[in-house]
Amino acid sequence: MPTISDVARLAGLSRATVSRVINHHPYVSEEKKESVLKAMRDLGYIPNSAAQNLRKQKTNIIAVLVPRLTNPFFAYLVESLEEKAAENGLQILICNTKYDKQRELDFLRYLKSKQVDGVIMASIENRWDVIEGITLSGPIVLCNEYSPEAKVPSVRLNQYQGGYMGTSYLVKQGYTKIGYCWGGILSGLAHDRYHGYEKAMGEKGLPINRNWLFEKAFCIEDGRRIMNKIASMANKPEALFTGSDEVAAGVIAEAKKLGLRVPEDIAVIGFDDQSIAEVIEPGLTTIRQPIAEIGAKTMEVIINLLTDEQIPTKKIYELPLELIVRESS
Amino acid sequence: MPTISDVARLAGLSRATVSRVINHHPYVSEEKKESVLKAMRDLGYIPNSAAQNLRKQKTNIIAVLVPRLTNPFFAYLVESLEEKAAENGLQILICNTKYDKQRELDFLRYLKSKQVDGVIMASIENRWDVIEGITLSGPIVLCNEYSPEAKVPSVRLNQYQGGYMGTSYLVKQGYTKIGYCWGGILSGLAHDRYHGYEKAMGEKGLPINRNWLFEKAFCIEDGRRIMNKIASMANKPEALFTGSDEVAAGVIAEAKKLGLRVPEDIAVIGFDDQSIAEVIEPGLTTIRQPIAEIGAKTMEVIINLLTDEQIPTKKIYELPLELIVRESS
DNA sequence: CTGAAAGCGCTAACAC
DNA sequence: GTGTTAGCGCTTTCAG
Repeated sequence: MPTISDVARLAGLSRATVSRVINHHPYVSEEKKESVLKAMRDLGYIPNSAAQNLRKQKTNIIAVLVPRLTNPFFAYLVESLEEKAAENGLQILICNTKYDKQRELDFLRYLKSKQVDGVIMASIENRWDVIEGITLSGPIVLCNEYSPEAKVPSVRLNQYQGGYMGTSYLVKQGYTKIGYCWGGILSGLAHDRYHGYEKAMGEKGLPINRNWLFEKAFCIEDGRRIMNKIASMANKPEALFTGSDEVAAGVIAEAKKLGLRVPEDIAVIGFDDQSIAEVIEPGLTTIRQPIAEIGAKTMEVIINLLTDEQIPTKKIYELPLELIVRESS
Repeated sequence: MPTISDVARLAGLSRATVSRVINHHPYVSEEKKESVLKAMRDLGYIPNSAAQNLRKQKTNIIAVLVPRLTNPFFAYLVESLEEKAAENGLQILICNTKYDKQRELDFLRYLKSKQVDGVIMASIENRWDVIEGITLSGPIVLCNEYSPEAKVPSVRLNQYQGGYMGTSYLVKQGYTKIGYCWGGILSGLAHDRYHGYEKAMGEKGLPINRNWLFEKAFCIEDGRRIMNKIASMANKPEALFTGSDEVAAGVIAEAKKLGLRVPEDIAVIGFDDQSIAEVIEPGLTTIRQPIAEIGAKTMEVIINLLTDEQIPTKKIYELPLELIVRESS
């Protein structure tokens, strides 16, 4: 593996000049530039990035923390972040936290060990006070996440609006007995969304039945479980705000298995507008999240932080959600 | 940000000793080890990984090339690779090629620039001769991919068996007019699978109708397109080997929209056994790929290559597929 | 415009 | 057991 010295020797120039060519510096004569380029080509030289990183004290890599890559929402988010990053000469390092506090902390250490220049947290498991110290090592931006105490920028969706919009729609369709599913994590997101649900219910004087609040609702299997629970109830909800297309899909699949009709026996509304939503029968009414937009905005924010080297402050960028009406409610 | 020298100074010892503690070397007295550990804690010291990488000439990072992260197959594959990697103190760097030759080449350069120690290719876009030269910079292992000329290990599924098994099942169910969908890439995978289909058809003397061979079948939308094409044919296939659960889901969704019954009017068999397969109505008969197993095996192979520093040679590890029968055929 | 030289932070011989 | 020293490969002053 050739080094910069090999190139310099072959080109009959100093390492400094070669370095200038590599880094597209001005003030290198066209002629010498050519001979450096030729030497590089002849040797098949590629700069050693560890050496560059060490010297420049930066890596041009941004860590992206996600809870699960197999969740399509995050897969699409990552793709959009990656695209924006590439446009700006940055690379992303995907970190799958698996909803694990310790793993999250381990990944955040990448910032301290200078393995990455910044971190985008699309998932937040630890309390902010334990994360806070790491802020000193580089910019952190929250993406689609929320922590009331966090002192960093956060790009997010208006979950309150989402909860409100979805629930209002169910109310408008004439449903009054409306259940609600959520993940059961301490995230601020879930909170906001729930408040939206509460607001929409309260506005019409509809009661919230504690038995119709289902937690730990993440995946298809959870949806099935919830549907079975509902089927066994004497007093059943007529409609369900599931908070996730996958949960909704599970509810619908299980309802059909039980011989129930959707939306006649149980109306369902999802969240995300994943591809599953339009394939399932009946089509899933859901709330679309503008994934590409949130990714682009997040990357823009962190890049500004990186280039201006300003200290990140709390600042919230909020994007709107959109209701997609299909047949499930 | 404190450096190893700061730690050494605070502990009243040399940098070498601190380094020994960091790297868990033997021959450090318990007492000094303690004081180093204390100094590290007090300073909040974390070793700079660029410096470590440069010095050790390795990064403990493996690049994983996938064509699309939003394809659940690859999302799950990545998770299983990551898990195995973590168990062995390695990290993975996910590289989303988007089926793009140039991007693939760019990522392969990470090996030459020493940004990664090895590469797992779960996607291969370029011809082998253009990739070959990179082999010299570190181990490359193919995962679920295939290139006849490749001179490196490859862990894959028996696609021939998959094509054969799926088609035979359709034949056994009494279908004789069986169509076939594929992605249309030059990959050896697709070839093998097609040969399995051919074999199963040929065995029973069933003809292959060229009009029933559909290419560019990747996603739900493609499935819808194909179903519409079929609907417009005078001589229609009765069953379809789709090569992908997503394509199958699109076919089924569109068939229902057209008022057709599955499997009575058109039987469908998928590939992957993704979660969509059990949620869709009717349940999708499909071929399960042992994703966790293929990931684990691949990681094992590359780790061996990394530790033994042997020159990688062509060697094929083949894992079996499994037929999952549901209602769509 | 170009080169000499210092040093980023760390590890590994080698001495003691 | 521990310290001294010489780089890993690169960029960036500073001179000229």
